[in-house]
Amino acid sequence: MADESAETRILAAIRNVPAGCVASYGEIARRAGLPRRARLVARVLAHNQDPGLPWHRVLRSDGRIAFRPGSRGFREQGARLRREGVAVENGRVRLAAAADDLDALLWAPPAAAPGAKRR
DNA sequence: AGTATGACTCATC
DNA sequence: AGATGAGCCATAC
Repeated sequence: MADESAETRILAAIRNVPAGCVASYGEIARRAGLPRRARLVARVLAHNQDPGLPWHRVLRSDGRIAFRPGSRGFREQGARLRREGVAVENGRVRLAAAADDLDALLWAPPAAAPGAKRR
């Protein structure tokens, strides 16, 4: 089972995201050592059912929720994020607010943190 | 084996 | 900020 490690690494990367922080699918994939596997991350999340997995901290690269607006997962994720102190507005996550609250953010947009820009 | 689909990303308009 | 098109990876049919 060689591909088990891939899924395991992805899950580990997701669990590695601190509460109140967010990360994009691509970032998770990259962190898991699987560049360009953002879609794989999405598929893993969709397929995996772990109550302890902070799947709600995974967003699109735009900082927006990946689910279709109005869908169950959409509302669920928004509610969970808000519960962790992340500012969510109309399916959009304000990473600037999160960064302001938790100076040690895992990922932030260039507009909010020009110095933290990478890639 | 080729096509369609998806919790994606990027460049461009 | 929002919409479009193209690229990319894995799965399902």
